[in-house]
Amino acid sequence: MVVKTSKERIFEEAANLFREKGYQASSMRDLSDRVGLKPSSFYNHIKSKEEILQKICLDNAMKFVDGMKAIKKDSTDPLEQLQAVIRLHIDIAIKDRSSVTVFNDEWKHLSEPHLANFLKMRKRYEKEFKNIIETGIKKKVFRKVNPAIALFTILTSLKWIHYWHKPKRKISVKDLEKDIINLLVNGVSS
Amino acid sequence: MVVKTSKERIFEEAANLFREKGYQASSMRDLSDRVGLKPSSFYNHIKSKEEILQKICLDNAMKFVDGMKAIKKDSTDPLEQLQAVIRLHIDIAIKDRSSVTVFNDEWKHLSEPHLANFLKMRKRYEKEFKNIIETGIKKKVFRKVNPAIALFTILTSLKWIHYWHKPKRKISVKDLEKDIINLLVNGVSS
DNA sequence: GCTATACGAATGAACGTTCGTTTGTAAAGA
DNA sequence: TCTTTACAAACGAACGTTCATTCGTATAGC
Repeated sequence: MVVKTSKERIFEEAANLFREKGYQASSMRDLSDRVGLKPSSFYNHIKSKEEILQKICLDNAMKFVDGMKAIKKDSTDPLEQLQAVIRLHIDIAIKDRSSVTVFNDEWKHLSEPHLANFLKMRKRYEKEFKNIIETGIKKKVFRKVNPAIALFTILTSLKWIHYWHKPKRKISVKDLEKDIINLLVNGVSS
Repeated sequence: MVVKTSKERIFEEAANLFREKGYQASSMRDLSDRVGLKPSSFYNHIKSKEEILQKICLDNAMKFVDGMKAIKKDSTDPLEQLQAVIRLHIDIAIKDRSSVTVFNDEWKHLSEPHLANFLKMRKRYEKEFKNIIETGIKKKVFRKVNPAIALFTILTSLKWIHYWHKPKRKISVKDLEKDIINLLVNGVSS
């Protein structure tokens, strides 16, 4: 697929635009300038502005859900699973930084029932993540930490990568993953 | 000051509204419903909608800058300083969750020159934070981690508290701080 | 004690602008 | 020929803000 369709370019440029200005502050006329189509032409390809947001949010939710499913299938060791989840977040953030930003920050502008669906998926994902931590504690692979606190601290700690990472940075993705895993698993203390 | 002035109520309700819906999606008419004033009446007390955002962002930036200054004055031990910074973030997040959310998420809607000022303050704060980590590594209090990665991981990991913490939660602020510090300093691994 | 003056606070109406979207039409592609 | 795509024009709705005016109250002059 060397040539992108208009529809593909609408979604791609919308993700970039939403990341830079936020969903509400991005107008269809702004988007028009980037795609090279007049605003009225969008509606030959999409149903509404919010459809763009819905697709971006749902696509990314699926990436995380599918990733989690694969991780639970690949391994039963909590430490391995935790490391794999951290890698999952970093990989997604680097592969498509615009989409993941929109997914992180703009989901609140979804209307019902899409908002409720999104939150349900997120809650389910968090529960599976927490389960990894709880199992690790039970198996004494992890220390006795509060699972909810560990869940949110780790989950949230991975939200800066899309904003920080640029191809020109010297560090490779593999090294970045290694450093962050090391930090979250072992802490900063020597 | 048992009775709040109209101006105080505007800023307070605006912070709540901006937190729930975001700055751009919050209209002066929305705010009007909460404050109990007609939109036109606002302009006897404030200059513009953005002035509200500016004050919230600047006030919170000051809280962090002042907090950091006090920490560097109180102690020279990197571990103590790191712990104090983590407590600072948690305390601010719990004391005024609406303002800190707006500070975290809505600063991008500031216009120039306020945006540039805000980013300059944030960068300076990050530099002072990073300095704590670097000093800790030099003094062998911390392991040899990448300072930039540690900075952003720790800084970002503290951004979920305002959203999660509610007074009805069983856990006290002191215990919450202890748990998070323990997690970030020592990691999850046993 | 009464009136006149001043002024902050609140308001309804309206402003110009921007928003997402629809419509009608014409060209291009199958 | 029939469908897809692009566009200019226009739509009603919502936006932040302004304006002239009114209201309520506190002070000053007599």
